[in-house]
Amino acid sequence: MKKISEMESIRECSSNYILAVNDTINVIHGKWKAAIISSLLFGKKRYGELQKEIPKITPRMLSKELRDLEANGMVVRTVHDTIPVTVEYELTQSGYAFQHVLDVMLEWGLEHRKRIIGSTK
Amino acid sequence: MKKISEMESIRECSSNYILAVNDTINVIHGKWKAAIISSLLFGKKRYGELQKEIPKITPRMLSKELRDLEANGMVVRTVHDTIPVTVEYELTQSGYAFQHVLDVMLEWGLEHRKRIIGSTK
DNA sequence: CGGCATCCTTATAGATACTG
DNA sequence: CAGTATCTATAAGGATGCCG
Repeated sequence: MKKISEMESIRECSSNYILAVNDTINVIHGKWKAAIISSLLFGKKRYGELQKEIPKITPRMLSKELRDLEANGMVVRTVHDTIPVTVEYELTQSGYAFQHVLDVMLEWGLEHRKRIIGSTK
Repeated sequence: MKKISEMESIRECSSNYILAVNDTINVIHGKWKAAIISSLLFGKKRYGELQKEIPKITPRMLSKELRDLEANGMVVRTVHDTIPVTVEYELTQSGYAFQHVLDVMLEWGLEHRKRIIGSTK
């Protein structure tokens, strides 16, 4: 388990720890990116499919967020020159690996909610 | 392992999955919260200590973020009526449990950075 | 010591209409 | 189909000064 010792040594220098964690946070900052990534975890999708599957997202936000995710190496965009053109978005290896982060977030969120509810009743 | 099946059943209804993940994201949104939580993982701290340990945070942002974290059940604020007053901030159980989330974020961030560097050289 | 009040700038996001 | 363009509203964040 090399990763653990690597993490520990980084935590000793806590400013680097924060920088690395913020890298991850910045990749999914904003209101829509987690939803986009989650949708793409089920497989590659076209722009219009994403728009249908993500309630209330505007085309402006969808294309902006997709550009961000592409720039950060989370998704790849493929244009097929059919008529009319079709565009497919697919997660990169990092994008698929991000599922583990989302799962841990989900698990913590559920536990947290249980504790909050338990403490207020 | 009850948690896994619980997670799977939630992922089947993907909008709930997103809502729960966004709960977690909202708890640490912004520029400073991860740094504050990380600092408090080493033990309870006073306001002034946090300000010293978190480079460049202004008092306005520190107190705002601490209030947010307190409202979200992440930290508890304790006022000791010494003269002058001293105030201590400590993580709740959820706050300490959040270390696991941060560690997974760190691990993913390091792997992602390796892949990005590897793909550009 | 541990903040708050005020003012200001920038970032983020929504609505709507339009296009190659 | 897969987006842009434009405009507007709100939120986030910084600078500075003051207070119990």
